[in-house]
Amino acid sequence: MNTGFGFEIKSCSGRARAGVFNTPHGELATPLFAPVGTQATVKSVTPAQLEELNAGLVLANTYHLYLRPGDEIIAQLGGLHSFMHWDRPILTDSGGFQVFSLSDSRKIDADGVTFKSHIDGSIHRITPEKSISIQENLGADIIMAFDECGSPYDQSANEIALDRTHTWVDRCLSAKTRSDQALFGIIQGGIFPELRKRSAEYLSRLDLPGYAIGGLSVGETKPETLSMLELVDSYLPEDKPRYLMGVGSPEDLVTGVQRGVDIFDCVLPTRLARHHAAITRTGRINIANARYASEQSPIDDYCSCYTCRNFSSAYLRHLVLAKEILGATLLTIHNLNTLLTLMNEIRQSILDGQFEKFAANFLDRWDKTI
RNA sequence: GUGCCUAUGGUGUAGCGGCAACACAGAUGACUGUGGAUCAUCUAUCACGGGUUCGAAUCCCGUUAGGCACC
Repeated sequence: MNTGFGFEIKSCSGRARAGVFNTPHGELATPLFAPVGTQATVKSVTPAQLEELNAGLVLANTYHLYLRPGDEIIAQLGGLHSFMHWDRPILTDSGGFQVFSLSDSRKIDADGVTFKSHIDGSIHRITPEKSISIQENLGADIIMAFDECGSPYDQSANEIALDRTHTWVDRCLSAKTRSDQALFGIIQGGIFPELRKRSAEYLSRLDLPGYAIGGLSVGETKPETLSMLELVDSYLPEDKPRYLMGVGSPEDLVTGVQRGVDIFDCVLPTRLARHHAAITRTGRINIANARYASEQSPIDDYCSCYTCRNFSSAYLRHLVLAKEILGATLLTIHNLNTLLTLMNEIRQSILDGQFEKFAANFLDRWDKTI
């Protein structure tokens, strides 16, 4: 059923892996970072610019696209790849997380979730079957199981959410009809080791083409995040990709890969770009700061991106203060380039057997304030 | 020249005897399965000089600078 989604590990270094994941829209070299394109667009950049950045996988959202313009319209127009003119792989999130984080009111029961649209207040219902139906209309290469993400420190709520998430992944599998889409399950369990273990073991038995780790970086401490990652990775099958959802500062990529993560996505680089912050290899800078008013050098002298090759910090600051949209575009290009090239170097260092050295060197220079 | 009005942060305005408020601008920070959204913190010895009062941005006098009217 999942032929065409093979995962081949080329090289390991400790728990870090460098591999290749096959999809109907091409191979993905892992570990990888996926830019987020919630509404069928990575905000402020064109697909051509994403290709120039060598982005492999792009993430889009079931919740948003179902509400607007509607998954059936996208299906009529030939699916998401054609609609947004992106020929490389796409992953759609299931809508579970967004219902909890964006909708002002929602009611959850064993069967699904009823919620109010954040756009016009209209009432909608998403069940595991509905989520799969929407995601089949959208037509992404990787689709996600409908899950419930609990608050990280609430044990009893996490137990209930976990049972629902497990029942729902079974229902997602039964509802799934397309063989050209890989369904990933999502591990939940907050910061509770026994729940995380139970979730990882339950999903592993389903022999899915990939496994996501959800409910992290949602308020818990960094040490808690890392210890959950270590625990979960020890229960997951080695030969399937692991996807850490919603996580992606440069430091997170390095520490995540160290703990066996193959795929990351995160709004951080694109959101920060719209909020005046540039991500560099050593930390983060706010380009709106007065100190850059007449700074002739680029954001990062050693960066090879289009923005840094051609524009001064002073110009970027001017664009940002004048609220010109080009400012968001240029900062987005820079921030994505920082993460994507970092990931390429991580991968290469794994292939070269130098990853631990690379990671130690990176973390040594990293400014913890990001 | 005479008379009358006005003067409060960078800008525009409130306050009219009792801890100087609001909007925008500015500064600094936050943002991790996306709101180009938003939030937090900071930024004024009330034109100047005197006086009245326990207490003055507020009342009185003078100076300076604008505005209006008349000659």
